[in-house]
Amino acid sequence: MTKTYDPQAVEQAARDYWDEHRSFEVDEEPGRDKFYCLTMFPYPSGRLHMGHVRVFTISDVIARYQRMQGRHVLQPMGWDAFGMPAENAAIQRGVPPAEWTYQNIDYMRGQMKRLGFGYDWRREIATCRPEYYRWEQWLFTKMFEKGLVYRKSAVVNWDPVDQTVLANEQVINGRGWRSGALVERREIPQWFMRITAYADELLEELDRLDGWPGPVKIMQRNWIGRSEGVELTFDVEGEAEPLAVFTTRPDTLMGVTYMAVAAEHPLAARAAERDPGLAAFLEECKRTQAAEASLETMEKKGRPLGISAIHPISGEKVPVWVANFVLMSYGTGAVMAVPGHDQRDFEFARKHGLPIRQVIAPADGSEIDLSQAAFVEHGLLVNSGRFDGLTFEEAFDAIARWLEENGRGRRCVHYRLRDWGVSRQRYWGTPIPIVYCDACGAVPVPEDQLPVVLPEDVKFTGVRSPLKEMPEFYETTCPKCAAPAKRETDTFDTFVESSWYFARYCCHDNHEAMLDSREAYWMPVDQYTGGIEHAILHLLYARFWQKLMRDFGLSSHGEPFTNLLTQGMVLKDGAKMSKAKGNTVDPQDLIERYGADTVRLFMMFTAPPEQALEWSDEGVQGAHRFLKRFWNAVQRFAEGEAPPPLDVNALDEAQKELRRKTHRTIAKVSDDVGRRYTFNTAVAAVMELLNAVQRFDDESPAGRAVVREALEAAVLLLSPIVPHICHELWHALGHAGACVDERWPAADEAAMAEATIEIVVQVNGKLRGRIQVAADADEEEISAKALADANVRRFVADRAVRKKIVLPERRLVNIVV
RNA sequence: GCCGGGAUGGCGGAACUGGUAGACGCGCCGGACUCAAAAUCCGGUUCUGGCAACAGAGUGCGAGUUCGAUUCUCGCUCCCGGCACCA
Repeated sequence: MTKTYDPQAVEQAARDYWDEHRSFEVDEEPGRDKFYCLTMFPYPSGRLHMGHVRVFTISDVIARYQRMQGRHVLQPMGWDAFGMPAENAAIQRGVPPAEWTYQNIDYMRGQMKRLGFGYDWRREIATCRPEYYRWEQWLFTKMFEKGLVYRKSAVVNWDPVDQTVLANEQVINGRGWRSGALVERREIPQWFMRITAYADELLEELDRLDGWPGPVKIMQRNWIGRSEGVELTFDVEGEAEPLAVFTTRPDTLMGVTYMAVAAEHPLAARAAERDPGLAAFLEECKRTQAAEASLETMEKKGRPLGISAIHPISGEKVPVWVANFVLMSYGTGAVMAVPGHDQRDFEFARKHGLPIRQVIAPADGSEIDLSQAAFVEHGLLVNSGRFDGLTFEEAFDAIARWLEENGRGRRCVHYRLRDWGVSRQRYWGTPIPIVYCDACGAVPVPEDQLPVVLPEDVKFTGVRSPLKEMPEFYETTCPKCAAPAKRETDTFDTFVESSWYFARYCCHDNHEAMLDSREAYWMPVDQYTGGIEHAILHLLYARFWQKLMRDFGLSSHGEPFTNLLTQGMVLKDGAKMSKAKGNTVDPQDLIERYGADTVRLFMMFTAPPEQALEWSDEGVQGAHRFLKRFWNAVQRFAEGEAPPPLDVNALDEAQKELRRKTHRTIAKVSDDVGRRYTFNTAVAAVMELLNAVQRFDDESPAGRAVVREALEAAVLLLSPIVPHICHELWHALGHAGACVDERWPAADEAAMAEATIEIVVQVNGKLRGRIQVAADADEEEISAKALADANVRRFVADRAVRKKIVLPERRLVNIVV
């Protein structure tokens, strides 16, 4: 009687073996080809969800495949442990954030172990531990000394009822999610990291990141948004300070018919002092969310300030307006408006009856109609006095030179990228290591007083951070003058922790330094896998911190991730599966019912990794059914007599055919797993091989030897995806060693060769017949045989053959009549 | 609004470099086994017509390039991700 497949027992045994043999614990072995395989670490939200299972499985498959290639593989795991959900749990249920987080970590770690991921658990990191975050506090103080961090005011969402700052996510239709109050934009002082100092390097190095997906690089490039232009000033009547603007289109300067400033611009504030209607408008502008998407999609509104600016070249007076779509945080907070050649300026001008002037004409001499839309392309200058007739480049140069010579402007480069605001007015995060002293100002906490430890035993009395009500935390003395002083009670953006954890895994137990020589061995990460939703922010901040660590002499690497795989979302009912949306499927039920291998196989088989995966409960059973068939096929074979060694020179046609299938499968799966990362087609190929084995009915010694080769290949090829069952089946096939320590099989070219090939014959591009020819047949022979096919003859009939396309390597003939 | 991605049978998907559309799996239909059911095994399954051979149509919509387009170009529609305080 064949042993039935019992996934719980099989998986327990495999796990016990790996634990006992410390199969995934690795130390540095200089000279060995290392492979650092990493997954974006999870937020400990409570339980694993399907998105986690998907990304961890993808990474584990790659790690196990690389191990079978003979590489020294490091795969660590940890916890992005700070964040808002822990505070929400504290507010709702009274459980302290630290306790909630540590409980979640314990539970999720157990789930991960149950799924059989090959992690070196000795290196586990939780970012909420002082021994982790002390080093980012330390680097922040070093950055302070170098002027790479600074404090300035910036806009936040303010809930006037709860008296607290809200995340964009917590603003629903312009109202606070708990209070329901209309949210206001408010400016508060915050700490910034000078990422713009690295803008050019972050941009240029994208070109050398060959292992990154093209779309991610394009998104980062657009996010950084380097643009060359001119910064120039317009004098303003009755104002001492001129109004500065930036433009990438100085060639359109003579077409300026008005100016627009942001609602927060000082010029607007001064004008509002004289104009109560305007003051009310500025108030109205404040009552919107700080998110850029909401600013960009809201109705474009504006009001005249009642003052004029003086055009620097023509001396003409142009009105100054305030407009809700001008961003104070981008550029100078003011723009020159050229409605003839900018679509947004055009629409604003039409709405408010402002003049539209053409100063650019198409280079091909065609007419344009400025009553319908702006003409935004480059062209030749018109109505621009001495600049008439110049091209874009000539005009850019001439006007920039005029402005520079007359002290009215200069050429410069602007970035869309803004410095990184890292202050959060929340409790559950890394304390920002700053002390405020009345005499000395903002003073960084000295190294010997680090870490600034976040108190973990706290009570939430409301939505505000408990730190703000804890004098025992914030009351301190100035590190410089010893006078009474106050600690910063804001914490870091949690993106700070995730910007360097990958380096810390290499040396997590070093309490004397942030990084050490082990970082040099393992970094950079060879394969980084994570959600596409991190394409910009996390991946850009991590690249920035790697460069910081390099410039502070902590690392010799400038880029953290050599190859990047961005896996698609796991969707349910068309929406991203997330705890926030409450549409998660708990993997735990499936693991308990079918085992980890079924869940892993299902995730890998259902969609290629980069595509979104729409969840469906169906199909899991299919994966389980396949594993049962796989198990039974190997067990039944193992019950029979052991075949003799394979003699490849003494096989009949059917045996050769199965061998051909075996080696073609090895070749395909090697390419799918090793190069293409299309695990779904790799699984399909092994399924085909097993279907061929089941159809193969040959109990002769040679037949059984060919079957053994096919089954051994199937076990090895599937072992990265379903490692537990393969661990057991490898033993069943008579091997004493463990499958995890085996090498990846090699395809035998000779076994793949075939004597005849099938060629499809088209007439006028439509398939009309199939012919069998010798593998080495020449074009003439193929062509003659194609024309001889009965159905092909029917379609060619008596019509003249105009062209014959014969492509033996593509196995195709096309006859054009 | 801006940036990036996607759309193929009843469903998930395959077709890698412009060359056989629908591999593999799910579901469904039929059969075997069974007193019966479940499980398992075998066969069929894009649509339309035809007993069949075969023919016609077909990859979100509309054009174009080509002997040949799911694949390339242009113009749309809808969906997904990101937009700097969700992680």
